[in-house]
Amino acid sequence: MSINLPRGTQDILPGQVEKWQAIEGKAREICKKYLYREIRTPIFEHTELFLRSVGETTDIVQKEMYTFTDRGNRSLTLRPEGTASTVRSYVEHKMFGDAQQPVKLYYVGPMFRYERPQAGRYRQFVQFGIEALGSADPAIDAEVISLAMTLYKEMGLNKLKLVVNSLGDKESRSAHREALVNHFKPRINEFCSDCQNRIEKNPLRILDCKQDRNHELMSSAPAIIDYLNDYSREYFEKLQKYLTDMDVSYVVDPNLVRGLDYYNHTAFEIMSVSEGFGAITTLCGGGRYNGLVEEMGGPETPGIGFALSIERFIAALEAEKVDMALNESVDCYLISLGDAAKDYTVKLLHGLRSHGLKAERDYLDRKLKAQFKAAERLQAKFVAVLGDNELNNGVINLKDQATGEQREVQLNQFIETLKSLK
RNA sequence: GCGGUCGUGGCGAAGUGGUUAACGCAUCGGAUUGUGGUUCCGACAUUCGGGGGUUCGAUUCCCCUCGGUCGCCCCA
Repeated sequence: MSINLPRGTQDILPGQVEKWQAIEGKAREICKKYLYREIRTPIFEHTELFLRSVGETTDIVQKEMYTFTDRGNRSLTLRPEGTASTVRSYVEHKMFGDAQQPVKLYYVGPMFRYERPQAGRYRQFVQFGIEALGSADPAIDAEVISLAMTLYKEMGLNKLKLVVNSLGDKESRSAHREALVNHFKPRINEFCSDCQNRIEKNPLRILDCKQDRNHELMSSAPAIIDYLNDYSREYFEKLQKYLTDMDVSYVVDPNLVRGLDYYNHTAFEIMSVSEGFGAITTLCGGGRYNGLVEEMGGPETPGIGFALSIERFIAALEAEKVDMALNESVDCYLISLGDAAKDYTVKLLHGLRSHGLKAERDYLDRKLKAQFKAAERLQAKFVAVLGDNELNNGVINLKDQATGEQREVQLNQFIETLKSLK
């Protein structure tokens, strides 16, 4: 039995990889404009890093980490997300002391989570993410959100929904949580088993439950907005004003929760509302994580960022049938007849390529007819036929594939002629 | 971790308890000597994910296993 790829992973083959390159290229281009600079961190880290930043009680830590012990008996983990590593690096290299503040970073790379694969979910997936560290101005929250929206829009996506919420600071958050528990706990046995689990882990999620949505306790449940202190409320209002000023449309969803422990204040999610998209519609998730830098041993530093998956990005592009116009056509295909001519195409082909032309020839010793078929398959604009006769006369037959017109060109003028026609 | 569904040549896809496993696409060769995209002819799975069982006999029936896919939890 042959070996196949591990569950939840995928090979990205030619034909598909161009889409990845287009998205990553656009992401880099936009980051350049917004002055975010790339950071590359290791693909694995000490397990402790994720335990402390992501949170011990989260699903990621409890059941999704790829953890292993190395030969030095260290516990290491393939990174399940990018923020922890970025913040670790920020602290380790004392970027809080950099001249340029805030520190604005981006990353692109594979992340790993041990989950059952399904549409839009993989065990190895690629995230593009940004982090802005050192500013607690809601304007930077707005910038981070708008960068993600700009990337999607510039790639051609339109059916998007931006959802924002404020989780408040640590105090408002835990006060709200307590209120939720008090609200639901006495009658939690009337709820589904998932909700009975949620009451302990993340009571906010009960509000999102599909099964219990009509329960009478739902509408009377305490809302986070009523638990925000003045600072948190004003911060959230300012963010909304800035989004409006930038013509970024959004909806406030008081039930929006982020899965990781480190989030506070701004939380947001960008979803695809394209019909026929899979069950998982979240394309991008992000939020503010004031306090995380301190947690990692740095000075008190505010931060905000997002992460988006390239896999889901491509799925959204495909759902909206965005034509990515991947041009693969070839300038010239060299066809040869006879051994001497075939030998000569080695030199000729090299010459074409040295002059910047996209060119190809046959390597399978195929018949004339098959060589023409190959040329067509490659969408060659021109086909040049070189037989031993032409070679002896110092000429070559140049055929325009679109018109079918054919002409004889002096061999020593061939490349120049082709360049002028191209 | 739980559930639905599927697993036949490079791809798509029929099929049946029994001597040669349809068909389409793609590929390769040919239809008078060196010109493609149309047409015609020919070639192309000792084999039906893997293992075990039932049977005179299984690709087709049963069990296990692996994998794809979709959904739940949760998330990007």
